[in-house]
Amino acid sequence: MSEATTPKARTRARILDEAAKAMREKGADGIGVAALMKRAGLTHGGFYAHFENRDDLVAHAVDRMFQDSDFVLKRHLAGNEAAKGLSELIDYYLSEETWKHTDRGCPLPSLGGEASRMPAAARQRFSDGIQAFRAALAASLAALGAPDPESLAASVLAEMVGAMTLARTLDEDAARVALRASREQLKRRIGLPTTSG
Amino acid sequence: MSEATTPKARTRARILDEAAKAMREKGADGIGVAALMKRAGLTHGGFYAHFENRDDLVAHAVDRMFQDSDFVLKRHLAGNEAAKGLSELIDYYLSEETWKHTDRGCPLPSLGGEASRMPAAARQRFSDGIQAFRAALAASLAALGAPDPESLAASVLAEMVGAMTLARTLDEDAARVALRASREQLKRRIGLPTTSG
DNA sequence: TGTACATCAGTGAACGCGCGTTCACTGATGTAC
DNA sequence: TGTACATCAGTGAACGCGCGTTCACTGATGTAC
Repeated sequence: MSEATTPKARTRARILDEAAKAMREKGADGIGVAALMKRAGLTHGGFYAHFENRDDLVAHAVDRMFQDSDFVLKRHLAGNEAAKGLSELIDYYLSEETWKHTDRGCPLPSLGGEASRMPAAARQRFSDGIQAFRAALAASLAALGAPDPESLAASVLAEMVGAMTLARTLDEDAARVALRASREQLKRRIGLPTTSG
Repeated sequence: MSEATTPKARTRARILDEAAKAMREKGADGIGVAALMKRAGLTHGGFYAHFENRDDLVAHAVDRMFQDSDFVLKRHLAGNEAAKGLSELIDYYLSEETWKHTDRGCPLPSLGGEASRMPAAARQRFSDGIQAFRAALAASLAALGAPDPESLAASVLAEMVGAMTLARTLDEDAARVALRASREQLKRRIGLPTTSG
């Protein structure tokens, strides 16, 4: 929840919160204007006092999702030693908790495949979000002294996103195995201790 | 194109071919019954002579996609020495050619995120497709003498799918960089020679 | 302090549209005799 | 071999429905005097 000043801005933030949750959970087309406004405690006509049209909403909802994601990213990476930060991020991003809560955090596992088909504004925000995520990983990997941190960061990000994407289409047992495999392989190739437990 | 015996089966195969192409390109909801039948050279009413309903079509179209994917997989892995097969598969799966042709081959980069929200039948087929892909990779990795081939296979598959998913939402230059990074990192960690060119 | 008025976030009925699905039909094909 | 008939893949009009969007309106709030 952002601390908005005016009542209108607070309403807009509420709509975006609900849109971000619903779209991560059900896809970008998974919730209509009427249902979204109902969730925010409003009627559908008021929607156009806050957004130009539905595409405009989607673009801003994607922003909202990456803000959530960035918050989590920084919570782990910043203020931690690089090795500890990366290890915690991997454990959290690929946890069973994250597997279950499809409506939270990083939009890439649920919406990454759709992103390339979205209107230009939304797509651009995905592109920016990916590059920022990759850059944050690269900085931590460089601090760790990893060789070729830029390339490694791209590879690590791809595996993180891919692993959660695949895990979410598997049943719970298979997902648990897949997530553990990627957590361990990621730590191993980054040179972090693998607490196999 | 499958070699169907009856004219009806040939028509059905044509509808599935078009559905598989369109859905990989535009998402599972990206083409309607009417537009699909038009692509197949028919009118929409005839659709229900071939499929129970739209969900039934989606499930069978997913099958079709994994058949295409499996064909490519086997083309590279079977009848090749393990190292050569894996190297070729990685180069092909993460090529700029594959990046461009969103309507072909493996459905995971374009539809992986949606899969978990699909009706049970389609979702199950994705789950089976993932496990088969992973098993094929594990067999090759085992033949290569890699330690813990099952876990490594899950990790490699995750990176392959994730890298193409992300690359498809980036612009062409950024995509080229990301794809090359994953091709190199994948070969390096599998222990294949990286022809850096 | 009290009244008159402007502002504008939010309401709810209505719209045009494209969707999945149904169904009476057509007309080519294969079999029966 | 030629005629009568059944089959059934495919046609195209029609349906109910939910979607995004519009718009005349309401009613609470803040300012002017």
